[in-house]
Amino acid sequence: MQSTGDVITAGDLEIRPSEYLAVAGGRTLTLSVRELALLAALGRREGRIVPREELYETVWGAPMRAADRSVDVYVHKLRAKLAEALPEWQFIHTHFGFGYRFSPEPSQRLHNVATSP
Amino acid sequence: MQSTGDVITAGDLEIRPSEYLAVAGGRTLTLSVRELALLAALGRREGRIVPREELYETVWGAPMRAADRSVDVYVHKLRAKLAEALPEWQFIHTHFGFGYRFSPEPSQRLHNVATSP
DNA sequence: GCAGAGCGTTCACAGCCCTTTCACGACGCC
DNA sequence: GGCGTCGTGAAAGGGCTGTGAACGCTCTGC
Repeated sequence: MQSTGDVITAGDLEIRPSEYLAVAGGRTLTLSVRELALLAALGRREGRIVPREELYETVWGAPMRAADRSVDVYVHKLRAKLAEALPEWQFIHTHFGFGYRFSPEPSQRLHNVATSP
Repeated sequence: MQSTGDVITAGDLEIRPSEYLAVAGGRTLTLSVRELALLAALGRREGRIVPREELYETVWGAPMRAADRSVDVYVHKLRAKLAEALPEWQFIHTHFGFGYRFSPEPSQRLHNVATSP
């Protein structure tokens, strides 16, 4: 039996927390515990702007200490893995001073240039 | 007639538990009882991340004791034999902290330039 | 009965991954 | 321009996994 308790779908991305995996464009993503939990927490709040504190408490299960950058670091890791699997899409958006918002949107492909000095 | 109760196929690999053998790229693999049972257990769950506990209970028929490394050891043996028969493919993937996932994927060592930082 | 081979299990050590933290630069808003 | 916020790479520490080898057991052939 494959009781897919809950499946979060967003564009070509499919998150299955109960099976410890996420699939992007047919490929299984290799995510760690924290990465998957954070992705699921964001996915369940699609379209909403979520404060860091809320994300931290959901994923880490404890109140966030001031100046803790863990959420930022893991958002960065998720963005890297998602971009590698689905370069045409952008899933996690920053809202300055508030938090992050999960929502699949086409990438703004202005240049195909790797602007890495 | 096909007395092959069930045959599990994955890429160039064919597992026939009812005949106690597996064929990879036309060559018959020499597997022991445990190795074949574990390979079949993984093959039947292709694409899923399977916890060690589930694999152990399926193959050994008893609950896994803490710190038991048997599954890891047999995964290692299977990987060695599969790699010898089909070096271009990777079948068993590790998911850190969770377990293993069976899925035929090409050994990644091709172009795909990941330009150095 | 005895020796040898194969198999399953356990152990120890090496190596890798994940998590956390820090530092510095880039960016946004006033 | 100035300040606070965010992006990003690196490094340290701990935990998990990879791997080779040793030990017992069973089976087989002599």
